[in-house]
Amino acid sequence: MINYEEMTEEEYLAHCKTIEFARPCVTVDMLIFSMNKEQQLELLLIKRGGHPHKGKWAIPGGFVEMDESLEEAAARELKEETNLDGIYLEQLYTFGEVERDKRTRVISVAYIALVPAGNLDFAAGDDAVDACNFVVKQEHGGFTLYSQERNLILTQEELAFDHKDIVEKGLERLKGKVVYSDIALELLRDKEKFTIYELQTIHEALTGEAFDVANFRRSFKKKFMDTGRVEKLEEKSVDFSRKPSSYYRLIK
Amino acid sequence: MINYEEMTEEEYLAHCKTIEFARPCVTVDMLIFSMNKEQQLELLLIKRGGHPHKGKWAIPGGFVEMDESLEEAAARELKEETNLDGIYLEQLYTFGEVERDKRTRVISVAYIALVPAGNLDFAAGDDAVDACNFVVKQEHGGFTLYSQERNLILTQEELAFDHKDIVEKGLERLKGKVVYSDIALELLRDKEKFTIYELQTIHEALTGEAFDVANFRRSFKKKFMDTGRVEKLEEKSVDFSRKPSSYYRLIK
DNA sequence: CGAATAGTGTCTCTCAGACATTATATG
DNA sequence: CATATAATGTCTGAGAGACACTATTCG
Repeated sequence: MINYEEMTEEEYLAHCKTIEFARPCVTVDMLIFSMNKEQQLELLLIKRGGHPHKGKWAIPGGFVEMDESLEEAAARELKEETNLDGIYLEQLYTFGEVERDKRTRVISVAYIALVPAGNLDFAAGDDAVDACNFVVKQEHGGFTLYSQERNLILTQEELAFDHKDIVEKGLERLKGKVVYSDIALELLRDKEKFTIYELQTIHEALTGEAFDVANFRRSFKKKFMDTGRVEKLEEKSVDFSRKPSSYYRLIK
Repeated sequence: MINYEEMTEEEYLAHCKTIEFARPCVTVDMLIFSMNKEQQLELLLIKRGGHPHKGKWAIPGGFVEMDESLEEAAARELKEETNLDGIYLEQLYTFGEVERDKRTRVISVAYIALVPAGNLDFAAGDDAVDACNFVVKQEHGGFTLYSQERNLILTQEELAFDHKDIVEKGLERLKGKVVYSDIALELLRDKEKFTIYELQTIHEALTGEAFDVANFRRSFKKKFMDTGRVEKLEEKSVDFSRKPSSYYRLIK
């Protein structure tokens, strides 16, 4: 019998390497959100080319390599899928039901990525059979996804694996966090030059509710202007046939 | 070359079983919180009997088995450690830095358990070399742990592995969630018979701040009485030399 | 000027914080 | 009665929601 108590640390570490346990797979699954030109929230889905759930739409993801952290794996997957770096990433939740993947035991760490509007070019991704941004429509206790260009409507039940649960949890997180954090800023086209109304539309897209313009501006000024975190620019928008709006810039 | 595209699902699943990938270990680590008799927040730690970090204090945890979900693994670990069932459990965060465990790649899903006051008897646990409840003292951007009975003070840096980060994240979660959720109720000795002030002390222990009694009672009544979720009992406390306090009962 | 969007003023109601006060038990 | 804790009352200021109003551009 092996006596662990009397081993030195070196002996113990060497011993560990000789033992093999049954281990689950660990993956990262990515909720890649962005705003489209109509100021709607969109989610990137890929169409599965292989089994299981072949032909179904799913959120992109992949295995965590042995030499990368979870955060690094998420960043790598995002890069592979969208060719983007330096994007806001946030760990969401870890999904580990035994039967969530029929092939083998797969534990998936879900991440949220918030891509600034206009930066998403997922055609750059290499391994996706087919990929498409879907507009997220939030409704009473659920959501629907649809793509205008493909004339496609997906109910939440049609997603592969337990991805319905992941999307649901992600939307819940965004909804809750938008009020007390700065995540809405991450979805702006340009943090150095945006209008208050642009930010408002992001808040509205995330919460699924409409806000009063006056009240939104008031809270914006209290939160960002009074604290010196945002400054007003000289430049104004050059829209035709209406009053131009002021641009603001996030400092730091 | 194998053509995944033309396989049936059955063929593919069979094929999968023949492949072996390098896989990380997955564990659950448990933050087991409770309130002591002095109405202080406590955290259960075990003293490591084996390498690595032999002799250091750590939060309890263990491997996720192939046939149990993460939630089930957390419940099992809690049971092994404290012999308790039916305790409030909440997934906290997943820690996956490459070098967090020197032995091999270990990805740890951290859970929070909130044990009702007076129920904790960790001597019942079997696999712990040594276990002890430590009072959690929260301070400006950190915490300290101490055990009166053992005359032991632990700084956050003295914990094994990255458990300092886990505890930190757990305290943050409790602090944030206590204001808008009902988690404080989980730490009550008895949800069917408690005083408002007992609940207040839990809020104070979790946030590390003192509250005005009048204001706390007001918000308690608004949150629980006005909504019919808590009712006042006839029975009153039997303290001597002072006005007895009313008991309340959580409904459902 | 009208049309369209940007942006402000103001009223009300709710609620949190601070703190003074009353209530009810024991000895 | 004094003492100790339970429980309530009240004043204030900050802030959210509703909504009416003004400002600035183009044609």
